[in-house]
Amino acid sequence: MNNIFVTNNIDSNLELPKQYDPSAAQLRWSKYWDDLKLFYVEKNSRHRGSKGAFCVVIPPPNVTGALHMGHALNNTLQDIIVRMKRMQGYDTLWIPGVDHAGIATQAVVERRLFEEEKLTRHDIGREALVERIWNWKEKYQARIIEQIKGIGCSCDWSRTRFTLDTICAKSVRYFFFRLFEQQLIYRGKRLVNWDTHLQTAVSDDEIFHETVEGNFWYIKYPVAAPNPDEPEFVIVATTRPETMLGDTAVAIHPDPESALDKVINELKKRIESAAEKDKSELQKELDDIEFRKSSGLLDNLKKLVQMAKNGCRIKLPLTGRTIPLILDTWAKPEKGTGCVKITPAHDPNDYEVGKRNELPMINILNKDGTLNSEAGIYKGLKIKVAREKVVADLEKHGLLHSVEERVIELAHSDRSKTPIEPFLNDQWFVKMESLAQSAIDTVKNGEVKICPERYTKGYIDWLSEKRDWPIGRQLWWGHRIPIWYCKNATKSEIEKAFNNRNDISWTFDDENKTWRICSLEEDLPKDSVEGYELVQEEDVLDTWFSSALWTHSTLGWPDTSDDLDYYYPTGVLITNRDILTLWVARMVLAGKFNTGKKPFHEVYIHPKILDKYGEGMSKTKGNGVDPISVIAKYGADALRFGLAFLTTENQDIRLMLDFECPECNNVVEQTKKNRVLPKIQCPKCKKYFRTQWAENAEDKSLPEGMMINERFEVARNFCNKLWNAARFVLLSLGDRKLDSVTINKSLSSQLLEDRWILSRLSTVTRSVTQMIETYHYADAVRLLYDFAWDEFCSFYVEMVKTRLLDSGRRLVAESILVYVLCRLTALLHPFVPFVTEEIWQRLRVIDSSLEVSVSITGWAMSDNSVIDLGVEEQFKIFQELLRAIRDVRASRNIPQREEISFSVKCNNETAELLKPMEKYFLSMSRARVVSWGELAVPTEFSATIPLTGMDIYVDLSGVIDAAAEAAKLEKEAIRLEGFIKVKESKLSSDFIKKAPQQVVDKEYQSLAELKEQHKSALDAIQKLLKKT
RNA sequence: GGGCGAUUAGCUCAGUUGGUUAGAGCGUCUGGUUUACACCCAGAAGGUCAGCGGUUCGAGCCCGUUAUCGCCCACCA
Repeated sequence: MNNIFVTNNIDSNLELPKQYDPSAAQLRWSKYWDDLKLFYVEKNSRHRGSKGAFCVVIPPPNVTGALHMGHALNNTLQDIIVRMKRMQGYDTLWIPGVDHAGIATQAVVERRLFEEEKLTRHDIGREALVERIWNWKEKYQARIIEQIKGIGCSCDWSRTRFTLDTICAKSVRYFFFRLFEQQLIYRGKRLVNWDTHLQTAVSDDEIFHETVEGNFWYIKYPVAAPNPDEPEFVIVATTRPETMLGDTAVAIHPDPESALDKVINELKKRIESAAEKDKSELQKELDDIEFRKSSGLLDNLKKLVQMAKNGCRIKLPLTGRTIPLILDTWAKPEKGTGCVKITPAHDPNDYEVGKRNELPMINILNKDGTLNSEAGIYKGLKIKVAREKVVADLEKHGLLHSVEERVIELAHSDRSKTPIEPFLNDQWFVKMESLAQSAIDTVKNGEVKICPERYTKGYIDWLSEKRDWPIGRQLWWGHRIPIWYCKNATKSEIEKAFNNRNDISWTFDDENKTWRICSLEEDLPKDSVEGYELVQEEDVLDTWFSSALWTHSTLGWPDTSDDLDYYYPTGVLITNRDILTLWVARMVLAGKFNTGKKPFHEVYIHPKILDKYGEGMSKTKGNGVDPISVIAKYGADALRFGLAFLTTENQDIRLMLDFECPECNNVVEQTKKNRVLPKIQCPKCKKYFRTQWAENAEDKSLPEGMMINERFEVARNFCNKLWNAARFVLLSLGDRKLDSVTINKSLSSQLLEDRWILSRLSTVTRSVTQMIETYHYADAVRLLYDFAWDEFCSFYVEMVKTRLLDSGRRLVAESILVYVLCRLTALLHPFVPFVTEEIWQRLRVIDSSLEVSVSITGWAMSDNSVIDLGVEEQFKIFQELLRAIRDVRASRNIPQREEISFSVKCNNETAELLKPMEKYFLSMSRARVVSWGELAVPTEFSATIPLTGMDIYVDLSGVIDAAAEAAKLEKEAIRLEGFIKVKESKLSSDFIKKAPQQVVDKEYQSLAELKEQHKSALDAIQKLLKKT
């Protein structure tokens, strides 16, 4: 790249604006990077860097909609690592892409279809719906990529993948096939969470619970043939009375008395150890249960146990069916009536009971949420209607014992927001036993490291449950399950068709009397088995099934290639904590299973972006903020810098974003109400502005209200500061050029400020590198912020100003300025790529040996020989002194223009150190030194500042107010006395015996210094008082 | 019910293996157009580190406990 002549379009005569213009820089340098293909990695390139490979795969955003600030954070953090690694000399590849997000995307498109055309998916059919979703995907993929590019991410765009594209599809089929061959895939009847609105099963992870007002109905089930001394009814309680139509038993505990005793004992134990405030509640619970024991309830249950043993049957109301009374420990005598109705086809726990007791499973629901013929006269009714009717009918027959009002936690589908109905359905599963174990081991043995470490527990706990993975979805948008059914064929006929093929695998399904044929090919011809027709499975695969392969499918697995060899396993996966299990864990097990290798070395879990109310951002809440709107206001660099600034180890990021009225710049607070509106009226100027939700043409024509936030403002100001530091250097140099020889020679300058800034640069470089490598983003940013602003700008630049005016001395100063600015720019580049490139390109005009882009320049490695902690310490004293003098000037209202003079009483050693700094007091605070050292004395009218190891006397002839000075010192003396007291008592305690000698010595020294300062203050007061 | 995290200046947050007088930005106050920057410069004020108890010579940091908030998981006839 070095040898290619590249023009950066920087005209050296161009005027340098006082303010950095982010949008111009973003446009210019995005294009420049793209034109030079700086972030592209040639396919299967044989020319690899000496440092090796570093690859990152993007957590593919869902194509459901546009990205919000959470994605901005995620991508910023990845880009920081990626850019640093690239600069460090690794072959760095960042693979971008998007996820098809099966349920979510289909739901969005279906909803729109209905809203706009009043059509359902069944109206238009599978092919047409899928086509519409593809159109949606194209639109949002483009938008998402545009957003990621806008943030400045350095991805290899030529490798953009989509989880449903042909490359990923091939990986999916191979993964499925391998699992199938190893008999890790099975199909079974299974209770699923049925979304009656979307008519699909959703996983446990895709449901949420919401409290709703409900009822608790007590229903009387008549005993079929009661003996005279036996109860006539069994009473059961339920929140879903309509499910009684599918009941196949009533259960009671086989030994209710001991079960109650056990609960009582446990409760008693808990009361003993419980907190005071919880005790009364627990006691109430205990009383209630003990009452059950003493009341007739227990006796009744005991009778029922006996009846169950005698094979008693119960008449199911409204249907006339009889069902058994069974014994099962699932029934809890401490709860409800102690009897529980069993509906195996519609309740997870009842399902288990049903399996244990070999009960029939009666499904009463259709897929659309209406009742089926099993429900008898209730057939065709919606659940809600059926419930009302069942209750009314029970009441009519006198079988409704009582009704209680009650709030219940009802499961809802995350996607459709409608209630979930547990539903028995055919489903495909992956056996997790061995797969989960491999993923557990990979983390336990340290092969994959999760940072911060505390997330490891959640990962392992989740996998340890080893619950089989339901992988089928009753959807149209997704990878079609590569299974074909063939009924009635004989074994030999199947063998005849496929025996020679290793891309086909099959098993026989006894229950449905059909062959299941799994193929590696995308399509298996219908007539593959002579004389029979093959039918492909309708269902598609869970989205996570394809995203689990993301680290290797993006590199072309199962096809082998140099790229797969070289870039896999990837370096780090940077993601959100909510998908640590759903995605990360499955990537580990799939990676291991498919390639034998872990998918990545490290996982970094970053904080969550919250809004001002502490809530996570989501589309439904409408509190998601488009990063592009922040970029429009502050620039991409400010967005990135601001986000990185807030990325600390264990705190989520709260972003207080408000609107700014485009008409009058008034700040309009963002509230829960207005954040979802397409337009907002400014309360001050009464004019409307649009928000990101503007849809119709009228709203869209309004001016946009920008999102404003203090953190991004700080970040923008920093970028501007950096820009101006560069501007200063560039203006100082004018048309003059510097060559690398001159610059390198200057680095051995012995001037204190030069040694200091170079030493600090090295120290900072070392720390920043280490911080980024361990994902301590905020620490790195803060350090760079302070170094750039306080040390480079406020001190170094200010100090060299006088040298720059001296043509004899300016060359070294300029060289070091340019050098430090280059290195600083490089260090900041991963955080703020655009402004640093803007500066870099202008520096290239001065020093033509610089790389064509800062993004591929060498990472500034810390040179230990330059680090001089002695010099850094010396400089600290200088800074402390300068601050004290400036304080005197400010607090005594001495105008900046007026020169003051001062003396410093200190030991000769300190005086020697400070001597070379004399001129800087003059240039930086218009303060002239009269004398240094042990003999220094205050003038007749002096302010005295006692510091550690030195007293400063600032001559204030003419301005001094002796009484006021004395009062100031009095205050100081009291403050010092306080510290002295504390120290003295500390040094007369066990401290001196038990603390390490080093610490004790330090305390003694500190006490001595304080006493000296105190004495200085008292002396000065004496002198001042004489004058009044 | 189980787990994780938090509580530090008016606000938003840092605070390393326990060790001098707990830091920053914003806001507030004072003073400044000094040959990069008012998106700036110089300075100041402002804190019983949520409460209680413990360990220690010494606690913002370690342990226990209480309170409040957030997140995740599980369960509820």
